[in-house]
Amino acid sequence: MSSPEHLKTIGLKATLPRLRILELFEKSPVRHLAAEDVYKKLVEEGTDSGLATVYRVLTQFEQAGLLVRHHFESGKAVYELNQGSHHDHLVCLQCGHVEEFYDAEIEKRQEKVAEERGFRINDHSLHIYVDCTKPACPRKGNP
Amino acid sequence: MSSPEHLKTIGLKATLPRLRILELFEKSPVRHLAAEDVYKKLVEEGTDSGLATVYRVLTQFEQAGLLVRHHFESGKAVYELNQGSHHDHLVCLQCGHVEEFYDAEIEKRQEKVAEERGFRINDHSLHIYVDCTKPACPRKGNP
DNA sequence: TTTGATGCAAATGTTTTGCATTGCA
DNA sequence: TGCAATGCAAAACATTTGCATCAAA
Repeated sequence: MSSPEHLKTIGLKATLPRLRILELFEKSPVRHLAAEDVYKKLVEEGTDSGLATVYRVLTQFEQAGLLVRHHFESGKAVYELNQGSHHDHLVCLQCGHVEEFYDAEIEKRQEKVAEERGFRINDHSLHIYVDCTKPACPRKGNP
Repeated sequence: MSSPEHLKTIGLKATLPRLRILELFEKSPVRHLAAEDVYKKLVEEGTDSGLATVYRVLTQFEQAGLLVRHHFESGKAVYELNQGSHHDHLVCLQCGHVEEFYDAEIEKRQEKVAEERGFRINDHSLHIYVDCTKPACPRKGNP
């Protein structure tokens, strides 16, 4: 929920930009949004926020664990709502469509690789980049 | 080999900056270098090249398949010599040290994940981020 | 009221590009 | 010589920061 209380529990004032941004992630059919995307949507809906605020809020939300940040090949950071369950990403190189997946075996093997080398995993990112120039692409023709 | 012939076979003139950059990757004990790193090394060794040229050459080498580009969490792109064998990366969040690994099972499962969803893999990146605040870190105390 | 949050503009860091000059082939 | 490659400076992006103003508590 994007209630003011929720923000307060993580030590942040329930300001308009913060509420709107959280709401936006909760309602958007596209789970993965870049700062620019968020900014544009705020402008569209008339919430007059600055891009700097969007960046600051996204960073705070990530630190608070509300959002998760990813870096795909595009170069820009994208955020998605943190819904607890870890997953990796499959990204369309043509249209940017993102699908999530989880494979227990892959997770297990990563643990093993790190352990064998004497490291403890802090985090990981696995991105499978695919082509969507085929009928099955879920967002064919959509830039 | 970093011979002029090698460059010509990929359709590039054997210019000084190109030869030096290729040589640099072949001789460097640190396999993963960012554009800035390459530029600094060139300046150090007296080869007076511009940063723009370094970026152009790195891009060309990547397109020619001589180098492979990666984006770790640092935000900047790093390149490494393409020695044919695919591998993934384990990156120290503290010191930036990079280790390479290959796990056939992980590769296999990725294929499976993509196939199940009707995609053909174009590429993938798997980065395991670890902490090196422990005696076993191979580059402990090295920023 | 008081402190934290915002908006704007300027700064930063990385990468790209325009254009005149240089240098392989 | 001729066209590709270079160097420099400026532009283009994504992101961060300084600071005066504003608003939630």
